[in-house]
Amino acid sequence: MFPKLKDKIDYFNLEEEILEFWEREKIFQKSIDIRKEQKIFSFYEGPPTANGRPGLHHIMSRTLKDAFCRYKAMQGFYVPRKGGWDTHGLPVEIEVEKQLGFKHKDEIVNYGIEKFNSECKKSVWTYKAEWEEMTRLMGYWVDMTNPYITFENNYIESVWWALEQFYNEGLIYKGFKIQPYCPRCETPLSSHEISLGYQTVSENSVYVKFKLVNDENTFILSWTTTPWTLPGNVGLAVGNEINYVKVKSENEIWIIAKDLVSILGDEVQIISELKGKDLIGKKYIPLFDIDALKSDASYRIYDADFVTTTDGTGVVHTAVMYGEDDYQLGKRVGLPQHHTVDKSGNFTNDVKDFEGLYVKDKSTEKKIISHLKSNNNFVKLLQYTHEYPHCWRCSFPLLYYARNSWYISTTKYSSLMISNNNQINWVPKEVGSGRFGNWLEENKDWALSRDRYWGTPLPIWICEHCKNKKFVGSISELQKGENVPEKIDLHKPFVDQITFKCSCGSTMYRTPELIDAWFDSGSMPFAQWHYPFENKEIFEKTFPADYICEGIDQTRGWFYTLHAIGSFLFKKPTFKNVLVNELILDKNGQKMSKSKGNTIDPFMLMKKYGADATRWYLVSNSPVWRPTLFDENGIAEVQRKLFNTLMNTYSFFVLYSNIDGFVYEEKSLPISERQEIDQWILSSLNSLIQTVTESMDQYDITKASRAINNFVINELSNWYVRRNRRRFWKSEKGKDKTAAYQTLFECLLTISKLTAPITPFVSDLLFKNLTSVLKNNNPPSVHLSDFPKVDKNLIKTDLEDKMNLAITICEHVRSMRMKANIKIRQPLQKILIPIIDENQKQKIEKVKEIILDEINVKQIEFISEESGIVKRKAKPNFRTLGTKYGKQVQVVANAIREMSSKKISELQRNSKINISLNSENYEIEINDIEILHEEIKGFLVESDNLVMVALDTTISPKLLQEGLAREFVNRVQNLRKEASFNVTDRILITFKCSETLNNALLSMENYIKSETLALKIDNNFIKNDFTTEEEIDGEICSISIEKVVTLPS
RNA sequence: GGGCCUAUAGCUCAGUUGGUUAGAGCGCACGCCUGAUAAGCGUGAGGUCAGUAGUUCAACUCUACUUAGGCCCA
Repeated sequence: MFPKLKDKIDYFNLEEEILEFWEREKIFQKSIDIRKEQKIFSFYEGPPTANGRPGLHHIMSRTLKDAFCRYKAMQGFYVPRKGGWDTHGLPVEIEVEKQLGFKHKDEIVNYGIEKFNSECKKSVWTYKAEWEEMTRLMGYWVDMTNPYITFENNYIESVWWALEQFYNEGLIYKGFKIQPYCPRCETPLSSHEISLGYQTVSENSVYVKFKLVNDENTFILSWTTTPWTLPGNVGLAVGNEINYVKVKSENEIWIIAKDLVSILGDEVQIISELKGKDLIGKKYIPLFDIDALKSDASYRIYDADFVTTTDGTGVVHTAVMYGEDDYQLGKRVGLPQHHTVDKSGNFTNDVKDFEGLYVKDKSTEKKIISHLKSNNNFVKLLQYTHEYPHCWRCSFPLLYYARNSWYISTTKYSSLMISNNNQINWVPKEVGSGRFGNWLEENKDWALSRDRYWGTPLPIWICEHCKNKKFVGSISELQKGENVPEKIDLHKPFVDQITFKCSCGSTMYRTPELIDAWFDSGSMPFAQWHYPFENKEIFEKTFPADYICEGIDQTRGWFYTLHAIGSFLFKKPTFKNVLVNELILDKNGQKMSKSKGNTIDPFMLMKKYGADATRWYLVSNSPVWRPTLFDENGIAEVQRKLFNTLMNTYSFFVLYSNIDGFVYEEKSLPISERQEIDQWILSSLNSLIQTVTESMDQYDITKASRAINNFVINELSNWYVRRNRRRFWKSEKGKDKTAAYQTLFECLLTISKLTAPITPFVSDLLFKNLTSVLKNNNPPSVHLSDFPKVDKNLIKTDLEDKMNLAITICEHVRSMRMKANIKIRQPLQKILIPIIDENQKQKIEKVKEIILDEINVKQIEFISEESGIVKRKAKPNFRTLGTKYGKQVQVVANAIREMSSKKISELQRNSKINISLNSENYEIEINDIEILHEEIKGFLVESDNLVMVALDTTISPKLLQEGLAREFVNRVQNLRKEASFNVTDRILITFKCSETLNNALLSMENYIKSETLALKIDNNFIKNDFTTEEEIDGEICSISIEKVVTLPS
């Protein structure tokens, strides 16, 4: 017996049971072990940080990771899946600082770095339990028992090894560069970190006027969006060839770019024009009196090619230490390089009256403006909205700030990265060529160092005396130092206690910086195996990855660091296929964020609908590389339509196979010996296998899932099962019934396997239930079975054509019944179909029974052109005519449209015909036209490109009686259902009604009896518990039924 | 300012190498079917396929530009 399903399935509980089964039977482990000897499919897990809560977008990328790993495993690959945790970096430190109530970095030092770092180490696991719970509930198979952890010594040692390779090639250098810098975290940010934190902000921009020294009462106008850089101003830049004007404003003369004069309003009056080069070298009076910035070069006008007239005034204010362009200009002309802002973002004591003020404070800004006003340097304020980089964790606005930093010179090998990138299969491909490709084209050196505490230390020791450097690339090398503690921990402050003797006799100390945590995660291909210190063979076997998958935000994060590190160390792409998934937006297309309060709790979804429905929805709703507009109703719909339909199809199968004792113990019947409709559904099933396999191979899971959805709902349930119900419950046991059972069983079992990668729970339930009665050795779980392979011999397009024709004909008839207001229960005598050719007739003959039964009509009458009641028409086939006749196509097409019925027949007979038009001769072949029927005289018709159907709507007294009988049967069946009788129970029927109906029912007695499993029907109505009063054809009819208790024979 | 993506029914999405009636689901109205179905089917309302120009015998489809939105970067 096949297990029955509950009437109402609680998917969350069901999934819980399956999870317990998987865990008890170690199915995940087995799914890997049984394929251990097979070819490897290498997958890299991008490590999440467990000090943030998992969200819906994690379900998305993890579903995709899981689905393709399961798919490849079922195809026979060995797919190990090692989990990992990203544990270093600022987010962790910030979280701990918050807990400890720290506002400033100094407090960490006072607290003690050792204590602080041990807090960090704990904090890393804050949401570990939630992550593990989510991973488990959603059915993501990844090995969490033995994950790689980026803070472990082994991991760090591998990272050091990697850094040493860069160092030995001379690719690590210390530079002085303008960097986006977070004054709160007191650290520069790498370019991929900046890309995580752009925000649109509206700020005050300031128009400032600088008084020229040698020109009477003349000012030059400049503009800045960062008023805090004004005290640091040491120069102005103009474009040599840009046109400027002098304008009169009250008593003063102002200089501004000609194109931008409109910002001053209509009041101003242009006095004269000049070129930028006329201004070069002029001196102006400083805005602030700052001794350290004074020099011969300071406070002059220079030319620069970065000056534009798109906004501002065409005059760029230059503060050497706070902008890339500024710095380059300053270096070129020898402006003083001196900070007016300290590392915490406060003004230094160089700026009198401003010392210690945080530069981005509104009050500081006000003070700057009032300083400008009182010195007559102020012109006006303008609200300016732009994208400005913010610290991706603490949200502080970044400052562009000149700093010392360690770099990796990635630009030295960017062409290698570009050529490696061309070997990667990006899905979708435009991310690889566009977003990622451009990034590589414009590659900048990687700012590697961080001035923080919790992270991988940069293992460079520098001599305090001769500045000689020593790179430590391993623990064993480290142990050669002095003050080496017994138990080594490769973190601050322990590594900082270790020193080395320099050849000059002095002591070498470690440079204090840490490295970017992105370097950690980008090192996972080898560091997860402690390569090259251990596991050489495992690493080599798993590198490069066949498949990785993350959100698009990782393009310049993990995707880049994997690629940059892998390309350099191993000269190969780090991954072969990468599936990029887009954001999940809310219903209204808004980004989900905590501040907007429109985030969705993934646990809530899984509890409400189950993980399977959520997974299916996410992958099928829209292509995963396009932003998904998330709508919870969509998940409910998946459950209601796809899952319920599939489960009901299974329940239907079980209901009857258990009655008949079908357990698939007999031999599988040859497909060719089964009914046409069985062959059709198996053909369709194999087409489905092909589509799913091809789509999955292209990482197009959306296409795959939609194809399955269509098959299950439309083809399997709505057509195959609906059309074949009678074969299951009406017919005697025998070959045909067995064919029906086998066919449906095969479909269901295949579906369980096709859906296994996407919906691992429901598919396993289906698989286990279906295989539970089989005698042969089936694996205990669908995930240990093999993915279906297409049998192309079973795909028969002519069969699919035939079925389409049948479906189309039925649609036409239903439509006509609707128009004529005749219910389907009312049998009708015939439909008429004018045939185009013998082939079409043959096709319809094959599916005739299906059609007649579906639309409740007794016969099909084929009519030929000779009958004289059909009018035919030819329709041009542009696909063939267009290529043949080009420009003449319209002329020929018109001629075809005007062809007479006789001409069409001639063409059919000879398969070609000549038409002459405008003294040109055209040959028309049979393929150049489609034959359509225009009307059938005296009948209601429906038609389309495939076929035309006419319906005979005459209802004879006999047909009417049959119709009434069917109505009656319907009422009895409803009553049976209400009474909860078993489908096999025999019954007795009594009724009372008008004479016409009475006569009809008695004349149809045998039919009614066989349809309702009644042993007896009579009109001596007896009221009982199962009585109903029904209206049939406008008359009242009382019906009672009664179960016949089977006596032991 | 640059790069990439998107624009098809009220909503969410399909639409093959260009081919002459642009589809589905949801929602709405009416009807039907049901001996598996909390489902399904039919009919109806709802489309200048964002706009303009071009290539072509033929453009939702190809090209260019424009507009709007999204993401990323300056």
